[in-house]
Amino acid sequence: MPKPADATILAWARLVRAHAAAMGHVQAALKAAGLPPLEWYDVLLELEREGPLRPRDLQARLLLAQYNLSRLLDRMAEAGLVTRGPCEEDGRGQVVAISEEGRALRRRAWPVYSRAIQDAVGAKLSEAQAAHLAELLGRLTR
Amino acid sequence: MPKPADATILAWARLVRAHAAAMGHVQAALKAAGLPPLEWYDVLLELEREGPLRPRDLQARLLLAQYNLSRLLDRMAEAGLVTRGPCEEDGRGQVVAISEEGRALRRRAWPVYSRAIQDAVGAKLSEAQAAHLAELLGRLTR
DNA sequence: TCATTCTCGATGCAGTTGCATCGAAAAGCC
DNA sequence: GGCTTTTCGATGCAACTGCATCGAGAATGA
Repeated sequence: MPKPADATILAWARLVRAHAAAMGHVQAALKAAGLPPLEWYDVLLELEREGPLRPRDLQARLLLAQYNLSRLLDRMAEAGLVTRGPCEEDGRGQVVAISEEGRALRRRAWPVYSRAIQDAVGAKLSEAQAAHLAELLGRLTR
Repeated sequence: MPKPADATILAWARLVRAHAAAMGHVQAALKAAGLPPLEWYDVLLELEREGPLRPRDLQARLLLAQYNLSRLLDRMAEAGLVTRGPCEEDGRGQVVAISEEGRALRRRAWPVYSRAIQDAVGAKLSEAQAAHLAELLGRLTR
């Protein structure tokens, strides 16, 4: 069935638009607070939750391109937010861990970030609507 | 109310993820067909629907940054897809119009694009769900 | 074991984006 | 009218991304 229904096309268009609007708001809020971009936060959160990880695992979890992540980790390591160590069971690989500064930055960023999410999403929907939206969006990655 | 509800945060996270997945699929499909990226299509469609427009109107409609659009139009003009003309009622401005090649490219791109939308969105949802999703997403930009 | 193939992460290079700012024209104000 | 402020679109420069490819190590398989 190659022809998408009108509702499908509308959903796509609004997905793009809603994402652009919400993401723009969030990134602007982070920048206004002197914080690094969202992907830095994502990396820090993932490392904090899951413990030290190898780049390829981060890559898979965060849907980042390999070369992109490689250089992102360069910048974050240079900023002292993560550390790279050798990988025991694979000589090619490495293990990336969050540093204490990394944890501190993530904690500092969360109020700004959560506030922006509230403005961009929470304020526009009832809680039930948000839950329903999450449910429908979840189907798109399954 | 600065604290977002859990449902809000989940909706945000899934919005980001669903967008990344769907957009990735669509852009990959366009590239695989030798077509230019999605924003080119958006510009062409907007110009086809609305007729010649000034850059700042395109900017507002497509949520593009000003400098970004300026250079995008450079590339598209160089590729012969749009033409820039002087603006009658504003000496600073210009009027951008789609060319015949531009129309042809848009027509050629649509089957690939719509197919990708169907794969990324339509195939994952019933029509009613798609309509509901569109409705909820629409609230985020209002 | 040794050769082939595959995976991991880095990197040179070209293209794109973001930021700040510019020049020109318009709009607002006295 | 003259002056200031605002808007429009372009652009220099630095940062980032995408692509192709590389080197090193691991896995496969005879």
